[in-house]
Amino acid sequence: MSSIAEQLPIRFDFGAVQQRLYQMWQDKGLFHSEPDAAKKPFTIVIPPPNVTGALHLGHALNNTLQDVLIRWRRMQGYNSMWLPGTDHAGIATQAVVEKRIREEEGKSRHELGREQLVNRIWQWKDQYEARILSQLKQLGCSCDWERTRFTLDDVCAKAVRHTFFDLFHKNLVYRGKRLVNWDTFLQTAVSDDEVYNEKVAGHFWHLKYPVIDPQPGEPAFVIVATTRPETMLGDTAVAVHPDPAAALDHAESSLVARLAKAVASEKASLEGELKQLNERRAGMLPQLLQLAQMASAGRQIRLPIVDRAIPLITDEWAKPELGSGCVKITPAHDPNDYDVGLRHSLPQINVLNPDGTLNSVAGRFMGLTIKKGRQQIVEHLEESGLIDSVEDREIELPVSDRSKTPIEQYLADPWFVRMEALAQSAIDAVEGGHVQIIPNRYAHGYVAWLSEKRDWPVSRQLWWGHQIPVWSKKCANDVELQEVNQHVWSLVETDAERAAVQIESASGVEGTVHICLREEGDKLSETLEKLGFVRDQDVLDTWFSSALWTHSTLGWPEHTADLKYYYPTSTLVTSRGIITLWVARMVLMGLNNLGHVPFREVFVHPTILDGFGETMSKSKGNGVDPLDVIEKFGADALRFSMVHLTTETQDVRMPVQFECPHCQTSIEQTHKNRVLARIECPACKKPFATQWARDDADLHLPRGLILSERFEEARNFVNKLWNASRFSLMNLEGYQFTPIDPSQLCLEDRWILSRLTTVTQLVTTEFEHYRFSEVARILYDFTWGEFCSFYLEILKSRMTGGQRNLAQSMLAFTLDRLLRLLHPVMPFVTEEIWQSVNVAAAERGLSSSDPQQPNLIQASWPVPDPTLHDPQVEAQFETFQQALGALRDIRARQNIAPKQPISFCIRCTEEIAAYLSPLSPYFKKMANAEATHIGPQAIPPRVNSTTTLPNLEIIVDLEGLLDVAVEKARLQKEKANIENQIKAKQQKLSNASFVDRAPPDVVQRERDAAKILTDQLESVIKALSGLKQ
RNA sequence: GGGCGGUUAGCUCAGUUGGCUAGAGCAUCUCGCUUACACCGAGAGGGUCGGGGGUUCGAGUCCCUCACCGCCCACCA
Repeated sequence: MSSIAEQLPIRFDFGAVQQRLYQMWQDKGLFHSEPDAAKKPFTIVIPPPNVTGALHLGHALNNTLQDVLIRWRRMQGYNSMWLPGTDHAGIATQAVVEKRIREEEGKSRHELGREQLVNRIWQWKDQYEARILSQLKQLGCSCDWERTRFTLDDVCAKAVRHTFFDLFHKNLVYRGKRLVNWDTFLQTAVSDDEVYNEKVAGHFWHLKYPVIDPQPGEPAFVIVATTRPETMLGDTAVAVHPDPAAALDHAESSLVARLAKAVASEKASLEGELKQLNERRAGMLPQLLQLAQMASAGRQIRLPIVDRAIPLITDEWAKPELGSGCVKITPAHDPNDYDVGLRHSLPQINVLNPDGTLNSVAGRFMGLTIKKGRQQIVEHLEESGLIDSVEDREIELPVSDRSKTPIEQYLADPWFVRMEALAQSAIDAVEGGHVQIIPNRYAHGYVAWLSEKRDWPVSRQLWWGHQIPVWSKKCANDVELQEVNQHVWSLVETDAERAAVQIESASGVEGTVHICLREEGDKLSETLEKLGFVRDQDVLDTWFSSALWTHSTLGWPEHTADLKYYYPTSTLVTSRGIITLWVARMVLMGLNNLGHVPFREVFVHPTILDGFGETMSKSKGNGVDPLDVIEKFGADALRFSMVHLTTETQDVRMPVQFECPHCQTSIEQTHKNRVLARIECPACKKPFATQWARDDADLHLPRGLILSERFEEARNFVNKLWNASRFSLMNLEGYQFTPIDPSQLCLEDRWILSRLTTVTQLVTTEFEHYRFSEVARILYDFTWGEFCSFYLEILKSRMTGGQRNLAQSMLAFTLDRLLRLLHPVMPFVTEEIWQSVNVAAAERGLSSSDPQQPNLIQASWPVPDPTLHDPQVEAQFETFQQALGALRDIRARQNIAPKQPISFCIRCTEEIAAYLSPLSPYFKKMANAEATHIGPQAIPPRVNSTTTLPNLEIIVDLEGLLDVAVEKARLQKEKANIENQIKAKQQKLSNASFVDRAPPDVVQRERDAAKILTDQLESVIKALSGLKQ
């Protein structure tokens, strides 16, 4: 036994190995890349994780795939460069830190001040960035750490400034009005996807607005319905449909259409709706027609409380089938009303302060919270007799995901990026094939989203982020505007690259001058501030800096050597959730800034769902911490699982269990327990902590790890490889490299070489097409099912005597190639084994010795050698496998103890016998069965069991061993099976149209199969009758 | 409401362009501590491929339709 092998533990000790090898790779600088004209680059930029917290299983998947590609291409000889980094994640990060400061110190961000808060967030960032990067390292990611970037660092900041300046200069960025989702608690706008709806019990108030000077016959009041009565303070019109009769007809016909194809369960409610609609038409239509007429006549309404005259207008937004048929228009607090307001040039009256209290518009209600204000306004209206009716109603309340407080619609004037041309360029890039999205179906969503070409609001009312580099000054009149404009031009004229000017003028008389400065720290800002210019307080949307990630990280706008060499990057690996938000914007920004797409291929991987089919998320608490998995199963196992589950589907389920750290009981996850910080084990009744443990009491409990069949399967595979290698090393004692003489090779050698060639070819192709699960499957099956189960088993018999040297050479060579193929997926275990193989068999190869390579990470990716591919050999070996299977089957069925030797003969052609005979020792070794004769003249022993394979009969001597009943049952089952198949075949072949129309080779195949089956049946029948004697 | 994906063994998933008896892992059952591995080895049982219709000599695979699950987008005074 070799001394190396003796030292190896029986189970792969991943904990120790991972750290040591990662350090070794890093110390030797093997992850680092420099531009090298002699090599082709292969570049990936990481989708930068948010610095809000820790990585979850989705990140583990995303980053595993990237590392697999990076390592594979590195081995292929590419200059692989994986650029790591993190994202400042504007609102998410600021919200987390603000919340902590509030909880721990009771201070709001306003008490702390902008500078202080930003400092505190930087501290947080440093801590979490370190944690995230460490997680990536534990996963084995071979990132070029020297190039680590952060979306808010100086390099990225410069790119952001230059890009914004450029867009500003080209008039692709402008300031506009827009309703934003306003979080009154955090006092910031939040994006749509940070808002969720909650169903709450509310009311639907029908308010009476008096008509000013009603004509005879006209109603004294117009009734409007609302769930938000306090917003009436900001009403600037009441709308009615211009043609209510037609609108009602239309509503009816669409209801009728739905009813026609409705299933029974829906019918009743649709019929109810239809009935209601018709009642409404009868009751309200005359009134609505009248109101529409009054609106055209320019009739006005007196808005109660604020006592303001507002117009009655016609607009199709007012649906006669809803509410009272009339709708109050509040442009400053409702997106639809905002659009109506634009169509009718209505004023926009904001009624709220940023903290959500009513502002001065509310008069005596000023300063009240929305809730209180609503209450008092309703009371007041009631007293004035202006409430027609109140209904109870379930309403959808928008809630901020960050603060869990209700969202208000709030009028702001953010900066927008004009998307028309930029979006088109990104559409063209994908439609023209310059960027390929894989799987291709995701290209549809990408194009559809961009096709809307909606301008991109980029202002965020936050402190954490890239502050917008625009200084503005309001000018009260034309003269001042001209003056300021002249002055600024005189300052800027000398250098148009330094500053750009936009004039925003609504009336042509008054307006605002905006100046954008390109460079951070430009002294011009001081001059401007002295002139009364004020810098915009907002920061840019996080996606603005993320959109530049592929080139800002490489040093753009400087013309760096990195940029020239690595841009465009090769592949982007991402999840489908951010194809529009991120991928699309990277494409258009790359095109805008560099005139070239940022990457050639985008691989979109599946989303990992929990055992209930729900997406994993922090708020649900169903996420899995990859470090738990690494601790329990090892990084290689986690990686293999991730690769194995990456199919082309869009989701994949990962049911997990907790493992009790006290008694190792596996505890199913439920909706309830998965969010708990501590769980009591149902078996041993002792408590343990989960990843959600936060307070000290919980954190001091032992941690319950995460279990999953998928991880166990992968860990077992890693261990299988480990032990196969241990076995190999044990048998490499005294190994001396000698070139392998092909004429000396046995069938099994040529078989494994052929299989190895096939597998190398397949794996390479599957990698090229991002079919990760196929890669995992092929490697798993080959390693376990062929290399271990057959080749190693056979070699056991060849390790003594004259064959030892050849067997060792073959073993060293095969293992070498296998390790290379597995390395991208399982880097630690393969590198660890490689290092040992280098000691035991430094020189190895086939006809000549391979170049020696101390580290597997640097070794070359195998290239399939077509001369080793031999389908005939593969078929011959398969015959051996089938024969062996038949022997084992009989042993198992007849319940013959493994130690009990049996003997058998095979009846077959001379040709088959010629290649099967040399394999006799392996029947002995692998089935404890002695072949007494192989060939046409085999004579069945008196008591036997026969198995008929397509081209041979295995006849086992069962003298004194045969259980007749069992054997009879087996044969009868076999007979029935074959008869069924024959029946199916005959049916097919007697079908004239099959014989006529199916391709001749298919027909011939059926005929051949039928012939073989008939022979088999005959043989089974013979065996059965023999049994009866 | 629009778009996309899924529904195959008890569970989690494969199944390339339609063509031998639909596969794997786990779980279950039987046997085995055979000197690489019990995180192992040998074997077995288990599926009318979500329902219905169609195209075809032939459908898990293509088309239509329905149902359920999930995701994205839009909208709901």
